[in-house]
Amino acid sequence: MPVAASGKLTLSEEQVQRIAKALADARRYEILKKLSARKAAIPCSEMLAGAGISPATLSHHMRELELAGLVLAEKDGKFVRYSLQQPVLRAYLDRLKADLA
Amino acid sequence: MPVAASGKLTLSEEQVQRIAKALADARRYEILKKLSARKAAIPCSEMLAGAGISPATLSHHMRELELAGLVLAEKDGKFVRYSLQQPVLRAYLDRLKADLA
DNA sequence: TCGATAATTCGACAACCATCAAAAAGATGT
DNA sequence: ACATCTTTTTGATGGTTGTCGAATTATCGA
Repeated sequence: MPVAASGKLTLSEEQVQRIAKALADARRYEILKKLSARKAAIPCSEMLAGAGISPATLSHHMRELELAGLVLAEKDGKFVRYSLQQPVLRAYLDRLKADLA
Repeated sequence: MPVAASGKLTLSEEQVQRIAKALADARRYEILKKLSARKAAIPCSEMLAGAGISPATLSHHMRELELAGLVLAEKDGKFVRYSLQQPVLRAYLDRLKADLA
């Protein structure tokens, strides 16, 4: 239940942990960087190219990122396009700052 | 090679990953929150009280946090007191923001 | 020096996780 | 219907890691 456009969204304790774990893997971090660097949503097939991992592994990582709420999956015909959920990321940064800084 | 008092410190890729992993464990996150909430350095013995883990496990976690650079260990007689390294944490937050936001 | 307290190290174990190949599922075009 | 392309699922495997008990090191007070 994210609030409309105004308020920050609040992350559950569980989601904070999911996000932290999602960020703790180098491959997922690279995936997120790629998604962040580009405005448009990227299909799996493109992220697979040059990533050096199997489709199965990529699918696994995308699932983790989606469970963490960090990416949004949109089906488009054959493809599944992923986009970064910046509000969730920002909420996580705010949470870290509030809890630890 | 952290810069003196002015500039932000730059984290190596390896340290970023260490920090992310350190934050990805619920117990370590709680430890950091406790250290953040208090100004003074806290000895292991105090963190052990009510934490529900063995001394060995706590020692392991503190080692991980220290390797990540998130805490500083100071020996004081019998005790080892830990304090949060806020600059490192801030550098991590800045890094996340720069890479992903 | 002895006993008690604080913390680390060691060895072992269970749970978790990243990874892949192979098979399956879903979608498109012919 | 068929062949092709994209993604997911399944099953298995090797590596990592959180956890503890027991032993060890270090420090203090009596």
